[in-house]
Amino acid sequence: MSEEKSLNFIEEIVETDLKEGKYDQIITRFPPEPNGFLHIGHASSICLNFGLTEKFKGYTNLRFDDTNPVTEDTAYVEAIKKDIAWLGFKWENENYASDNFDTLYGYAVKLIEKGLAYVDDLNAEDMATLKGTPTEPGKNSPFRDRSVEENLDLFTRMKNGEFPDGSHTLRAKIDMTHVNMIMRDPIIYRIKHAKHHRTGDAWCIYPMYDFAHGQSDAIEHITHSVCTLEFIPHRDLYNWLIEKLEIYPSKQYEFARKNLNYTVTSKRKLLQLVNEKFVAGWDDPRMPTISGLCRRGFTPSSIRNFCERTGIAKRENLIEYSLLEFFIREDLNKTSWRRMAVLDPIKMVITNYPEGQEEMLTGENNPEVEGHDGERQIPFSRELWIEREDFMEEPPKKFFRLGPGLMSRLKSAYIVRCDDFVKDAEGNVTEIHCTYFPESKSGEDTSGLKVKGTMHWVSVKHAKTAEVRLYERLFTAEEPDREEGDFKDYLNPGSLVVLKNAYIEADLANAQQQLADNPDRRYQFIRKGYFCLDADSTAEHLVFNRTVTLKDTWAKLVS
RNA sequence: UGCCCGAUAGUAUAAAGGUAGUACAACGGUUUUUGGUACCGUUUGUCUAGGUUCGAAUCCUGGUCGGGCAACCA
Repeated sequence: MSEEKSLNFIEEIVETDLKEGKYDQIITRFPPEPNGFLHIGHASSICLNFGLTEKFKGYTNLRFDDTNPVTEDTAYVEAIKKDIAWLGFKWENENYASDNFDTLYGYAVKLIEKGLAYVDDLNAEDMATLKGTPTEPGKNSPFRDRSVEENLDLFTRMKNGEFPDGSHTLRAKIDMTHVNMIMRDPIIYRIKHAKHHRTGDAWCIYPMYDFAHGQSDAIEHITHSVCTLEFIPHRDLYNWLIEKLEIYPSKQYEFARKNLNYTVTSKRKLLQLVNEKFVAGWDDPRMPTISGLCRRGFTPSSIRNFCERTGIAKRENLIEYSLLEFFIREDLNKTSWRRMAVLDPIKMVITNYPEGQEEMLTGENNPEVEGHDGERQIPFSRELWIEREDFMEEPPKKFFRLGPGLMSRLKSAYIVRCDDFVKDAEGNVTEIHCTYFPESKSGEDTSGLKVKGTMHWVSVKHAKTAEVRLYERLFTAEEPDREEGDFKDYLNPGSLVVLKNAYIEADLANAQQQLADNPDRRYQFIRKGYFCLDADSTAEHLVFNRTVTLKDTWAKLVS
């Protein structure tokens, strides 16, 4: 089992570092800000960071980058922890940037004492003006050359709450003409009279990302600090601060975030969809969030496989949703129980099957595995529900289902021939009449009949009603946030279709118990797709979510 | 008109100067009591122009295209 798998560029760096003896073990971290739910893009980062320390020697910390109290919340902390655990990863330590506020404050004082930071009284607008542009150098602030004593005094008073929000900032004293705008005296502390989700009212000044992230990395002795491409310009500052503060030299590496087509992965935009009620919540099954994918019926391994397969690189990308679908189908094909459900019903009457007669038929749970994962009993009778699309009044040549004179097999039951059909006043077909062949019973077929089609069905008398929710892509554009106008203009109005009266086979009435017995229980509604029981279900009212359809070459053929 | 990052089939990702490969998608076929699955096969690619070299996707130079950089966000 020694399959030679090529390493991605970050794994190569780690392998080289280890080989050269730079570290005894590596330490990575996953650093979410608790201001939203994790999405599929984060899954990639999680798999990378935890995967690195699984593959090589070391461990991974979970660290919440909670330096902006106005957007952060403990509820997000809990959701994030749940999602990472669900994906199957274990963090070594649960840390918070806010745990380091005292240390960080000390670092700031140290910088001031070295003459490398100053308190600025400029407002945001004036500061932006003096900052220059990517092509023009900036100009020094008139407050840039205050004495160490004055800076220390002012910074202390900032901390003590003597000033209102926005009146003062602490800036690193670097170079206002630097080509990298991040290095033009970046703000490292700002005043925010806001309650923090962990430190409460203890502070009214908070460090900026650049003065918290790298420092927290250093405190935790992170060896490889992996982030996304947009932080490349920040690396200069990251390294400058390590040097001036004389702290542990963590190294930052950047990779390209993963983008999925027909969706958005920006916490800001996802929050908008939630707040403005375009979706039912962060865990709406249409959301690309981990919790949304979970509720939709995706498995942790399908997501991990997806992340593994799409890899890590530095180029911009837009991954096709069909790849995610492939991995969930691959997984569920091997594990899901086969059941029958009729989503858009029409009645079939088997005219030569005695009225009042019933029989129990046997169906395997999963033909893909040895022993078929057991079996269940399926009641059969004279009247059945079948899928409306499985009957055509004037079928084309290659139609293998039912139409006048056509024969088809009812899955796990008998072969039937369509003899007649009934129409209502408007010309809609309301009932299909068939005859069945008693000697064609599944498993003991002696009829000698050969049919190309097999259909699913549910006995009218024994059918249970359920709600079935069908999901399609959330957006109609491949990259909604790059289109003209607002990304919400491209929401797919058909992303959720609710079928209130689908008919499910009798055994599915036990779905709640089956889920309690096995939290991974999923179903394949034969010929219709993979489904899972939704949390909205009650004993009287079952709700199923469609995770993904089956591949359908017939549908492709007719379209 | 600055600096930084990038460019390999439709998509994503390998090939560390030596046969351009893998997966998905697409297409065709075999099997099938799911028009599913499985299996077999086919199509499609190194942005461009030079240079170095016996040999370049890979190294060098110029260009083109795409992305990023001026939040008291992370």
